Amino acid sequence: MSRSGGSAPQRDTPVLTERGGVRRAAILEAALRVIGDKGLAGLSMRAIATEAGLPLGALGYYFKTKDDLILEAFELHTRREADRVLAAFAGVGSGDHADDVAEHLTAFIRHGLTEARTSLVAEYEFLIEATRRPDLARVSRAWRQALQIQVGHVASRLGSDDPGTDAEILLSVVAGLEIDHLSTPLDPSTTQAIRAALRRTVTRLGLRGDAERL
Amino acid sequence: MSRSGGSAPQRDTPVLTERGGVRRAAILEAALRVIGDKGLAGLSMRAIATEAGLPLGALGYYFKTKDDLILEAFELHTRREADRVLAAFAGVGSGDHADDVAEHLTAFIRHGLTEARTSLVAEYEFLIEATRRPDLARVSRAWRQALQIQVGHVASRLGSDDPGTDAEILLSVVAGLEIDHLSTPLDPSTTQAIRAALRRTVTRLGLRGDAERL
DNA sequence: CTGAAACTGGAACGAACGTACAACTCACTT
DNA sequence: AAGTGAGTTGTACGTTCGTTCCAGTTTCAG
Repeated sequence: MSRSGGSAPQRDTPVLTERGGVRRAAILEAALRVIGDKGLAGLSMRAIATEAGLPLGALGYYFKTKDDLILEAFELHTRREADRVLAAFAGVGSGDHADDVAEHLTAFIRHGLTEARTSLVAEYEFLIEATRRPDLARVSRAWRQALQIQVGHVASRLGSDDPGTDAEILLSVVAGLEIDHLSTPLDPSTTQAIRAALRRTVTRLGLRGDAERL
Repeated sequence: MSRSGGSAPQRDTPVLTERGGVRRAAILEAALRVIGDKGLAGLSMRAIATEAGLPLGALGYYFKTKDDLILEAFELHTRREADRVLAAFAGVGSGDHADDVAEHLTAFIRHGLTEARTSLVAEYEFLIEATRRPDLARVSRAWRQALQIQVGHVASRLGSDDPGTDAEILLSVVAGLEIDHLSTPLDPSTTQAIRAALRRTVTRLGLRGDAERL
């Protein structure tokens, strides 16, 4: 009734065509890349547009505000990352020894600190920003809760007598190792230190698939 | 020879009077506060000036650029925090049980998530930014190394047979717990979960002062 | 074919940004 | 009394920012 020209599809059903959906997705991907290597402080609508190879005006069409865009980018990231974590732990079988479990975790962190570094940096950018933005905090909480449940199941499968606490410990150790080694180039000795910490943690927690069940 | 007016004391000895030093320090404190509750993305010279109750021009006098100011603020923070960590662990005696050690760590995290929340958020802002800025990365690395050495000494005092690895684990767990609970208000059940994770970690690592020495 | 709706993209807006600057005050030496 | 230089501050510069706008094109159901 009111809107005349080609305004943005703000509320209700956006009704995107296929081409529209592709562009929208490209914008979110570009945003994640920019956040990963320039940070949220360096994130501008123009930088996103350039990264995506789109005119500035396109961003206003698909996203009402920059904050909306950031929220959706975070949601996209958590969806993707949840799948990745699930896949990583799917490889942890009940026949594994503690060292095998530690090796899986080491590989996971190694990947995050090298090939997926941009994505990992973006993740922590989001987590910090969630401190100030309730909408991001909701996403962050939901994600963290889902992670803990999943890891809890794995811990249980590995014979933990307190899966919830073990999940909390494992997630914290992994997050801490990531953070602490983000500003350092990942040399072999660092990888060894990470491996040692994970081995010791997993071993001392008694997480191995061949443990007798209760 | 060249400078005429009251330009900034950029290179060589700045020659600050007492009043000048006070103002400089006030600016750094204000910057830390702003970073803590608006983030580096929300940090502007004007915001710092307002927070410090000073005119905008004062900032240009004491700091050549915004990046210089950020670097100095980070250095100030690490100096302060190193002292705080040292003080926290000074309370861990060799007669303590594992639960006492865990309680010290719980109190440390609790303080960071409540009273010192602003400072903690600022800390992680710096750590993420250090990913992109070599000067911040140097400070971050030096700080992290000093922490690990200190915590290693404590672990050794508590009977660890691998103090380096135990220090890495402890620092990571603490960092991870902080990060994971930053976007959540700290309710009693959360505190309990943190305590449980720390108890289990410390106990399983066998960190207690009454252990026999080698 | 025709109209409506999705989509495009360049231009332009006011606001906020980092930084530079110059005139000023004040404490202190000579 | 004159001078020197640290300290002070309001102002203004050029740039970049998020957002809006609108004339235009494409797509597709009726």
